[in-house]
This record gives sequence, C-alpha cells and structure tokens, in this order.
Amino acid sequence: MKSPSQPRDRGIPEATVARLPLYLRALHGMAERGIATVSSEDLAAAAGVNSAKLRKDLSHLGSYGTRGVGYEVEYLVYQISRELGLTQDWAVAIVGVGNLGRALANYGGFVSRGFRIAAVFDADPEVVGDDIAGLNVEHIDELEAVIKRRGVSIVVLATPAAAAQEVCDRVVAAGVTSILNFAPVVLTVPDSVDVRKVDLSIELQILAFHEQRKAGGPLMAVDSQ
Amino acid sequence: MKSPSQPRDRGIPEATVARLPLYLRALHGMAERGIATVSSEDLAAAAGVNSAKLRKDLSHLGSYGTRGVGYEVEYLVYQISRELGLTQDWAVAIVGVGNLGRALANYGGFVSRGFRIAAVFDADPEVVGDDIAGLNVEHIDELEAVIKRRGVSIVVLATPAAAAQEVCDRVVAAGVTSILNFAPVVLTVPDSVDVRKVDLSIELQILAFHEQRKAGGPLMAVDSQ
DNA sequence: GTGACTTTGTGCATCGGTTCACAAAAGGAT
DNA sequence: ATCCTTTTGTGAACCGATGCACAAAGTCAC
Repeated sequence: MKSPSQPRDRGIPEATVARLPLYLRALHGMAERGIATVSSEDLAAAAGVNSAKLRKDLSHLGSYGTRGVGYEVEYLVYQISRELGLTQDWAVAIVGVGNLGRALANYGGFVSRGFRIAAVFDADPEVVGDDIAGLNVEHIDELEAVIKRRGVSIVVLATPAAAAQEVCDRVVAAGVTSILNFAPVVLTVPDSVDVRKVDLSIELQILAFHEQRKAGGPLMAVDSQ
Repeated sequence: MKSPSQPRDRGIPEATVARLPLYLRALHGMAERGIATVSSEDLAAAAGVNSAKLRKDLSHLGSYGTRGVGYEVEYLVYQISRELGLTQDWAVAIVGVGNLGRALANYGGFVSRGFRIAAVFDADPEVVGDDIAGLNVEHIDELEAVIKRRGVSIVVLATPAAAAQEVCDRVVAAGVTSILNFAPVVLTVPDSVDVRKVDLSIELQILAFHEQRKAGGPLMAVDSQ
C-alpha cells in the first residue's frame, strides 16, 4: 500500500503537527550557527522532547535521515516547512486593535515564518485610519470586501469577547476557514472551519493549580469536613 | 481506600485541569445571567466539550451534582475556583515591556481571575520608570529584591528570546516555581519548576498546515519527482 | 571488501484520555 | 408508597500517543 518512492503519508497525527514548528525553530537556530547535520538526539534536546518521539514524528513525513549520520539541517528545514505549508505566502488579517491586536500586528514571529499581515480592522472610528505596524487600520464594515480582495485565508480575532462570534460569522461567510481566536469565548463554526484558541488567563490558572499543589493543597493539612 | 466523606482525589489528570478554567468561564457567564442550576449537557455545550467528558472531569473533584437535577451554578463555581487555587490572591510579575508585555499588563482577564500584577520589569533604561497599567516599570536589576519583597510566585516572561533563559535562571534562583513563557525558546529549569509556554507563531503554523490540506496538499496534484 | 561503529526507523508494550452506555440516585406525580 | 422521568457518576471498551529497545541501514577506517 505504501510505495518506497512516495514515503509521505497523508494523515499526520495532530500531536506531531503541533511539534513540527518546535523542530523547525530549533533547526533554524542551528542553520544560523552553521551546523550542517544533526542527530535525533541533539535535535530532540534542542526542541525539548524525547529523541524517540522526534524520530517517530519525522518518520511520518518520510525517511529524511541517514542512518549512522543524522539529518541534514537545511534539507530538513525545507521538508518541514513544506509540510507545514510555510513555503507559500499566507495573508493574515487581524481584527481588533486593542493592546493585544497591536502586539500581534507588531510581533516579528509571524512575518519571519511566511505569514504576512495583510489587513487590520477595528470597529472604533477613533482608531480607524491609524497606522499599526505599517498598515492602515480599516473599518470593520470593509471586512468582507478586503478579505476577498487581498486573498486573506487566516483571520486572527483579538476583539472583545462580546464581538467575537459576530465577527467570526462574518469572516466565515466571507470564505475564511482558519481562525486564531484570542477572545475568551467558545466560537461556533461549521465543521469545515478550523479554530485554534489561545486564552492567556487559562495558562495562568493552570499554573496556579500546580503552584497551589506544591504549596500544600487547598485543605491538605486541615482534615475537617 | 476512598472514603465517601472525602471524595476529592489528589491527582487530577492534566487534561482535566486544562479544562476546568473553561468550565469556570462558562459558569461565570451563567451566574451573571441568573441561572441557578445547570445540567452537564448544557454546561458542556457552553464550554464546547462532550457531556460525558465534563461529568468525568467534575467527578475528579467530587460529587457536586444532584442526579435528576444537575449542578448548582454558584456552588460549582466555588468548588472549581478552590480547586484551581483562585480563591487566593496570586502576585504576578511581568518581565519585558515590549508590545506583548504591555498588552499582558493591561489584559483584564488576569485581574478578574484573582491574579494581581505586582511588578513589571524591563532592561531598557528608556522605559524604566514608565507607567504601565498603573504600575511603575522597574529595572531588571531589582528583579530578585522586588520578587521577594512582594511575594511574587508566578512570573510571565515577555522578553526577547535571547534574554529569556537568563531571566528565567534568575527568577528561579529567587524562588519562583511557576513561569509562563512567551519567548520562542525552550527554557531549561529544575524539575520542581513549572513552565508553560505560549508561542503565538506555532498556532498560526498549525492553522497553515490544515489550511494547506484543505486547499489540496503540497504536491497533491503534481506527481512529478 | 570487511568489520566495527553509529544512528535511524519502527514493532510492540504501555499509558493516559475519550466515549459509550448503563446502573444508581434523586425528584415528582399519583 | 410506588412508579416514572431525569440526570449523574462510572465501569469498560476504545483510541491515539509515548517510549523502549532493537534490527536495518548507513559511514568510516583499513
């Protein structure tokens, strides 16, 4: 069923996909420092994972290593980039120019990974027309038109929670199928649309949970009740 | 081994801990709208999860529901808050006052969940002394002294990648055991320290991967090579 | 070419998490 | 008091991910 000349297998595990960007980051650092080849052991250490896991992850993309030697850094960078779709240019729009939206627009990590901020929107007439990261803030009324005109395929939602679902519905209607949501709400979308969410306060709450445990639990000493 | 009067089990699965803040958010919304009791079905829908999963998650905290009725909203809010350690006040410090650090300092979601921004640091003399979200930006030299003086137990790293490990080492040496890292580097810490990382560009890369799949894969039509 | 050595790629056991499906428990009606 | 309805809490099957451990495949020295 699997021919040797077509090693790449459709259907890469989600857990693997989530780690590929990590490997890519480590590899970029190595390429910059002039390292030509790397073993799974070293790359795994740089990415903060177990080496067996790294090898299994890479094996899902194909056999890009050489036994006895390791992986060629440049080649692996290319293969992972291609698999993640980073060899093409992605037009991203940011909706909501509050503190977070501004930070995201100026975040260098996006641009350096092949993501191009193509538009920035807000509903507040006060900020429409402002210049953010070299872009003119456009009014939310222009949302659909600009998305289509500039070929935006990924939208970042940095709106207040109350506005998120409405904006989401509009961008979905405009044909967007990938959304990164920073608003603290559960978005309802068709199955064909991918939503990833980042909730900053959730991360802190998880830390607080563990911190509390270390400190001695909520009722650890007290045995009453 | 498990007595009925002591239902809470130490050792809540990580996956469950990560969802508790989600339930909490949904419950807060319901409490605001005056809803007194809620079924696992409804709460699960509001949190965007499967109802069986929700029930199993809650069962790890204890038997706080009433069969045939559901869960009392206020009571469940209290139980989850306590389990997560949100009934106490957590002093948080933010290191790095770039765009992201500023956005985090002003982010309302922290304060409303029992987290208090107790200090903000930067290395740049240009911004030291500035006022961010009502706080005076302090010089990084003061890091250890201020952390100890104000009882900071959670640190948010929003520094450039190059500075993150050094700052991390210093806050760990100062006794901090919970770190939320926004810098795109793998931090090395002792086992006793918890690090959670948020990498904004990773989320976009995962979206790009799926978007590419939808559009027809990297070499889906082309069979050459 | 042969043998020693290195490192990949993967079969297999294991583990944690998810989902199903149902018995147990509570409430309300008659 | 008994029956019927509702909804929880959980045993058990299932599924995906992890990590061990090793054979296969390559390099290098001579």
